[in-house]
Amino acid sequence: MASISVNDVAAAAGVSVGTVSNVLNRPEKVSPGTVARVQAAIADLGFVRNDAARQLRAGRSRSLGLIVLDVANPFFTDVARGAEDRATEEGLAVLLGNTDDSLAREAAYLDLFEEQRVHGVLISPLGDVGDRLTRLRARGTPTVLVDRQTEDRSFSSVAVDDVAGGRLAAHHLVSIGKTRIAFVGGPISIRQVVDRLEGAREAVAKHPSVSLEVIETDALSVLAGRAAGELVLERAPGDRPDAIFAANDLLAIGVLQALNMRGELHVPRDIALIGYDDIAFAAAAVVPLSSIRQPSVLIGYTAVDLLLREAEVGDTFEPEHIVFQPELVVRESTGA
Amino acid sequence: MASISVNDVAAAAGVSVGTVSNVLNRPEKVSPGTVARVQAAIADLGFVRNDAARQLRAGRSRSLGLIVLDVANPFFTDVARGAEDRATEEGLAVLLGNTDDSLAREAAYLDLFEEQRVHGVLISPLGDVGDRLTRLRARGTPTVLVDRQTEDRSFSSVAVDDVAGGRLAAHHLVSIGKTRIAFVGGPISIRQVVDRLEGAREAVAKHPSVSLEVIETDALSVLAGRAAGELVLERAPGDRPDAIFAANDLLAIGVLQALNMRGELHVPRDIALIGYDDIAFAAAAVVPLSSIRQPSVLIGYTAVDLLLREAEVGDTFEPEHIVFQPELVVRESTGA
DNA sequence: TAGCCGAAATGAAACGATTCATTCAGGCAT
DNA sequence: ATGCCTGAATGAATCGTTTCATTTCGGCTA
Repeated sequence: MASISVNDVAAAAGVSVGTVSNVLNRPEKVSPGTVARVQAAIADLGFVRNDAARQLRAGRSRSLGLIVLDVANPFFTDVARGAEDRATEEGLAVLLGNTDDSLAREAAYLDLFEEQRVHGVLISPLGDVGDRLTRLRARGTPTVLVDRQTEDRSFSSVAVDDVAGGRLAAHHLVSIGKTRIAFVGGPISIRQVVDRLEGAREAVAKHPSVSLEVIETDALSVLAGRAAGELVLERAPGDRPDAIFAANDLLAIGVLQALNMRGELHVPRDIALIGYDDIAFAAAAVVPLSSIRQPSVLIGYTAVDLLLREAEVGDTFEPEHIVFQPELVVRESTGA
Repeated sequence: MASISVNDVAAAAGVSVGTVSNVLNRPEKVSPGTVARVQAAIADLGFVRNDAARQLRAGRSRSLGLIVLDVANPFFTDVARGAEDRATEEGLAVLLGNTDDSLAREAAYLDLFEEQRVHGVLISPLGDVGDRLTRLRARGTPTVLVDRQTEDRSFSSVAVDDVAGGRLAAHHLVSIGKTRIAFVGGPISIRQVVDRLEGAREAVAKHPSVSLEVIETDALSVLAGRAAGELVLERAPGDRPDAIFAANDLLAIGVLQALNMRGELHVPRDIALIGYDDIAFAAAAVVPLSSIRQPSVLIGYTAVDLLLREAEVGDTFEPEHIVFQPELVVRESTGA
């Protein structure tokens, strides 16, 4: 029960606590014989470093926080994996926080991470977190925005050009002859949604004969997509769109499930469908899903990389903004 | 830069550090006026508790570790979500560790969690972790096995009866008239895989005319499934199985992708296919996937619940073993 | 007015690892 | 034999919070 401390190890090995610490952290500074003796004592007593004490002294922890909008979205688990890969290389652990579109949870996680004095924070922000992030930075905790840029550009970011992605998607739908496009996505408070819509608008604007309507959803989930799909189904056939651009693949899969439910509609003939993110399951959907691919793992990896660089240079850092380009992936749902 | 401590707050509010701590933790013990003064100082200085110091004093941290086999598997993100839900109710955070079928990573995460003095550990074990878990328990850190029971039953666990699930799946395939069943899964060092196969064997044993072969994979991923599917495709038509039971849905989706690639095979007519886990994407697959459903979110929730109970009673605890029953979900891939 | 009580506030000790200025011992040159 | 140098080891101070035995003080009773 009573925890074994460096003191116990020192006593057992017949050395001072300072030496034990040196064996732990700078073994080359200690004579080989002593190292062996101390290590034997450590193994003997089953000593395990208390990270809290170490952190207290060091002033910061050895983990970094990642706050995402939705862990159930494979896009974010891919980002998380990339982040974990880079973090592990540096001996850091990743704390994963899930906001689930809740401002309260986002704030709670940021507070938690601040109390933990994490090494850095990666966040795909939902609300306005400028104040909290500024405070974190003042404390010396670097922050990188994931999948989004802030307006003031004072924080580093790794993002994908969502406007370009929206443009790609809508342009593709137009190019296969669709004229009544519906954009399914929401809530519109989420930046990614707004940008993708904006891109679609730009692409459609070039073609006067093509219309674009917006069907807003309250989340970016399969369930919300199904609800949107049902809404479309309820309409008179002539009133339905002939193409749907969903703000992400989860929504698209939901829409697809709803459209297929009655069996009277054919995708892509009656309604073409394109999603966003190109998650692994998109290719395996009922009707393999066209999508806009983002380099998700790379995004996570790069974000941590930026974070580490920022932590290294300290005060003198210049925010960096890395923007990846999205890519169109055509499959059956738009008639590949 | 210099971090604000309780000392600074105390000085600013004209009280002692003890009082500041009381305001933070037991405001009812402090007179209203003082509480207000201290809180004003806290807000003023932007003081944020240092969790490391708090933990050091408390002896344990306020987070708990969850080690899963694969975060990219929606089954585990569901478990994680359930765990997070219960943990949040208790003001605890969840540290998510991903082993990715690597023994080294599993060990590394356990070490990390031990150094962090986490409140408890949930683990879906890969290798033999008995020693490490025993040590953790000796230190007073409760452990709950997720989705698996140990042989010695000395650790609490929350699991689903995988043998029953395997039986369900195989029995279903037999009942729709299939006679040459292939089990796709691996590595066979993973308990869940072994159990599901065992269940299938039991079900098949009752029908002398039905054969069961095993196609071992090196992972439980979409990619591994695709490889297995290609293996089947390469065979002469008469030599192929007429039904495939995949050890999880990711594998099943991979198999499905491979089988559909050439377009010469029809699922379920030529080959029926059933997966395991019933992840959200199973219903949306090219051919909607039959599967064995597990109460994933509930598993995570219950596991944390068990953990908390164990932490409360301390030394006198009795390991509990909760076993949920799986459920057959029939869809088109087995001819619904 | 002395004595007592309880609520409120105090502040030193403790948690455990790390750091760094200091001490120690042995070897080498003078 | 003396002084100097270097590599090795020491141990007190430190990080920031919490705890708890002790002190303070205003009010109340006898």
